[in-house]
Amino acid sequence: MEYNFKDIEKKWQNKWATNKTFAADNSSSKPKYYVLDMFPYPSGAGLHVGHPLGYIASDIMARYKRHKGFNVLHPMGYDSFGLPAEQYAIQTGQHPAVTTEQNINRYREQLDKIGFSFDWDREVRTSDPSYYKWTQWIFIQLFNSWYNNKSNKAENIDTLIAEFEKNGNSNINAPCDENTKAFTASEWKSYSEKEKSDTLMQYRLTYLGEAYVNWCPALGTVLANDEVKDGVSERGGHPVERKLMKQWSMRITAYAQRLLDGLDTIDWTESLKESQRYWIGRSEGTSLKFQIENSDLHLEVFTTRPDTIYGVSFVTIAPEHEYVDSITTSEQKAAVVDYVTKAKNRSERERQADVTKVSGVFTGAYVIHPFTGKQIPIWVGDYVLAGYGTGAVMAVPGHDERDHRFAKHFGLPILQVVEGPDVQEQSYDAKEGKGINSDFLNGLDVKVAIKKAIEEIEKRGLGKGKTNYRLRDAVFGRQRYWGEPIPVYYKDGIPHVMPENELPLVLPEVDKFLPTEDGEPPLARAKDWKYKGQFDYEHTTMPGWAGSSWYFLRYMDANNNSVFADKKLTDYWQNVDLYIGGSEHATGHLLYVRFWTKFLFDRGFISVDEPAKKLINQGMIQGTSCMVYRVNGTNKIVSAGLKNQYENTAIHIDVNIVDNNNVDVEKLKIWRDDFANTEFELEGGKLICGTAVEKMSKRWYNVVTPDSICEKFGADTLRLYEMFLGPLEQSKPWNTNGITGVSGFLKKLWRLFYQSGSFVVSEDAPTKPELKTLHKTIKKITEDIERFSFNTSVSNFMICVNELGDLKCNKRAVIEPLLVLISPYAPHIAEELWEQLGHKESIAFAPFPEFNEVYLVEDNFNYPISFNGKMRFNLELAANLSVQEIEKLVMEAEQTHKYLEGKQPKKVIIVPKKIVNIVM
RNA sequence: GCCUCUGUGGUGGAAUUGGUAGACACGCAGGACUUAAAAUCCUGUGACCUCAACAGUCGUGCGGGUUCAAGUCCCGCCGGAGGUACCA
Repeated sequence: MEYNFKDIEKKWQNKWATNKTFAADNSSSKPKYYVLDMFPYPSGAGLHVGHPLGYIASDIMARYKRHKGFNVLHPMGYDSFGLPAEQYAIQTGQHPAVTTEQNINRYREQLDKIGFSFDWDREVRTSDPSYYKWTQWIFIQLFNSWYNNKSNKAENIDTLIAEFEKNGNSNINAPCDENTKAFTASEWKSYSEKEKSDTLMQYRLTYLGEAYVNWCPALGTVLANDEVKDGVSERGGHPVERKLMKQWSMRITAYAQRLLDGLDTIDWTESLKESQRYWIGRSEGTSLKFQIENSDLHLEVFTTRPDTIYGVSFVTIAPEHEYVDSITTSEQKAAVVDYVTKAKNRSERERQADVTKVSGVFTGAYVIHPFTGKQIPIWVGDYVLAGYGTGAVMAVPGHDERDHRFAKHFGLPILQVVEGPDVQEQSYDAKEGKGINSDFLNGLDVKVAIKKAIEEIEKRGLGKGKTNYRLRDAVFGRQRYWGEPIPVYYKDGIPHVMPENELPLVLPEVDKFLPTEDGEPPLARAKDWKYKGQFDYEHTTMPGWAGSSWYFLRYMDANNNSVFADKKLTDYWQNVDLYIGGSEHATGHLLYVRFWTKFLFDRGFISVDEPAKKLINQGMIQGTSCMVYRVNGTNKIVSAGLKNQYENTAIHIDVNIVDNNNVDVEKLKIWRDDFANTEFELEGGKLICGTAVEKMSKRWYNVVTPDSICEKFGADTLRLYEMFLGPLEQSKPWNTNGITGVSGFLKKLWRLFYQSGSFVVSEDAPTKPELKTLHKTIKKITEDIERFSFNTSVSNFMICVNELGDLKCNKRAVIEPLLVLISPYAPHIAEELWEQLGHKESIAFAPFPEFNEVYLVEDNFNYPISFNGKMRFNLELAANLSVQEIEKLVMEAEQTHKYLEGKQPKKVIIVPKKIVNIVM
């Protein structure tokens, strides 16, 4: 029987499924290991070769850890709520549940073919009512919680109500809306139900609040900050506006500091941590009040550079600032109204596109400088953002680039208050130098001056030292159909969450997936909503990231109907040991899942406060697009080598009809009708195409599916080849140039002891060279896996099999450990050969082989020990020596080494005692 | 602009703490088997000098530095990828 991957792979995939080989044990004496992949959104396009990259890596780890004696949890599921299915439903009328189901089946089929060791009994689907029941349940817990800054954790809202009844809100130190009013216990008691609800709403961790949101008219929904890129929606690229709306939001800002601190406790890539740090955007500074001239009002600003207070020559407020109307003088009224209208109509995209273009208008009003008493003009400018800090800045053109641009443009004075280069032409922003022209701050270094300034500001009651975060609360409502219904109803205009025992609130049927005529979301069309006719109900649904913010917990107890996951099981499985997924989720999913985990931890539902100990971002696999060249104005296509002779247009063609840049012309004619009558100009009888590296996408016809590779070379080859392509974390274009090497390797492995028609295995004891090859390989593979260097392990397998082939080694004592080593990478062939060697049990749980310590084998050394800063041993020579003799040689080597005359060696390596016992 | 990563043969990429650079694979060239092809196997393959071998010289983006020794560490440039931005 020659190596027939098709039969073998089918056989073992069936066996694994029937025997539930990879079902994780919920109570085991073995140590646990949890390997998780980011679950996919089941799109209509199916998997391409880029998707399995991370899954293969995690599967190798899962299988490796099983060999190492761990109880491994390695689940998979689907993030099955989302926009594309709904857009498709709008176009075709097909229910999203139906297309989602179809897509999931297709994904499952593709995943099964690759031979992953998932525990499918634990599959989750975020769109399944038995799953989103608990997503809704967590929403309710968040609603019923507030963040206590004194205990520094989330607590039940009852503790807040108790405090209100006792002391009002005077002692409460919680993140809440800026304009929360102070009240006493008796005032609280006198509040109406509505007033109480409104007040509590300002503290709840999920709340209904008015906020500027990213409104996308084309999608008819709001989007979170991380769903907007460059002023357009991430999905679909539609323009986004800012709009003030009443929305359900998550008070993630309460966790800003803990999300920041937690980063130091987890093993994630530095770049990803940096992204999150930047997104959270902590900045320390001070608030500062300016008295408005001839008015009772104070204008409050936030600054990180209070040391430059004497350099303030104007103050700028955002066009949306609440004071704009009230402070503008009648002479300036027309100009200001005109400017503010224009600024508001400017889309976010325009506003972000040309940041260097300066615009603004003088309000006619002034503030009084708190230290000099001078008159300072107030301007309106759209470079000041309404949503950050106080929406007003003190402008120091000498030491802030943006203020400088503004001052230059409008001819406002530029003052220098920090020693350094002249600031008339260019601002000096560095936080270095000594204060000048600054009264009590003169001569002080910037860092000292900042502290001194804050002290003085606080002493005079002008403001307070303050930490600001860039992070905003996350808008949680979406005006869409295909998402988790928010379990809220309204009684007399007061929002109530549903009782927990009535969950899930099932997504109701609608007649159309479009908004209603009066602009209400699709859920307003619900025919059979739970409380229809009894109460008003919430029409928005949860965003895409809701279901994925806690799914790692559900896998621990996926079929539990009475709780989101049994506490005993979450205590056992703790959190994810290894999480693999794309870096595009850095500021979305990976921030939200940390937030929910910390919340559930605070409320005592779980006992860990980070979802994943270690996280690896697999690189993207780009596509290699192919194109042919049509001569302009004709129906003629020319080969790539001839295209420069003509004016031509490149046309993308399907990569699957191209082999090694040779286009199959017959297939091309069939592929697109309009090529049927095309004239082709070939070179050397071939039509050569051009190539380009682009994102793998239907649009460029460069999608390669794992199925086609499995069909042609087998799943084991696909797995090995994807690893062989390069380091896991690096992005790289897909090409099949080297795949024959990997495929050839598996054939060689097969032939190692399948010779001339039968399996022949020798029971003889291995020779020294055979053992040397084996142990070297065990050592290298172990180290490769431990440091996630899967590409080099493939090379090391090849070296090993080549060497054993040269030695004509077919000895059981060598082949068995080798099969265990290879089994995580190429499980099907390993299982088959394992069975051929007479084993009845799956190889999956065979112990991983241990290696004898091999300390640098150097074949071409003719001295037992050499010293070149490090020790090098010729083991064959050294093995015959006693420890004493070796130590003597080491001393000699150190003393006689030519580089060490008169110097101490930098490093002394202790000779391992084990060395004399080495076999080889 | 800022942050993170990265730069090694014709190509993908090895080189774990500084210690024989280019493992392994692809490609290419030559050979064996074959009527032929496929498959398989063998040999060679960084550059320069040389008929060739031996030997030698140069070589990890560029310029410096530390070190007995630098792809690896330090300083300064240049290029590429990704992320991010009027955040005061």
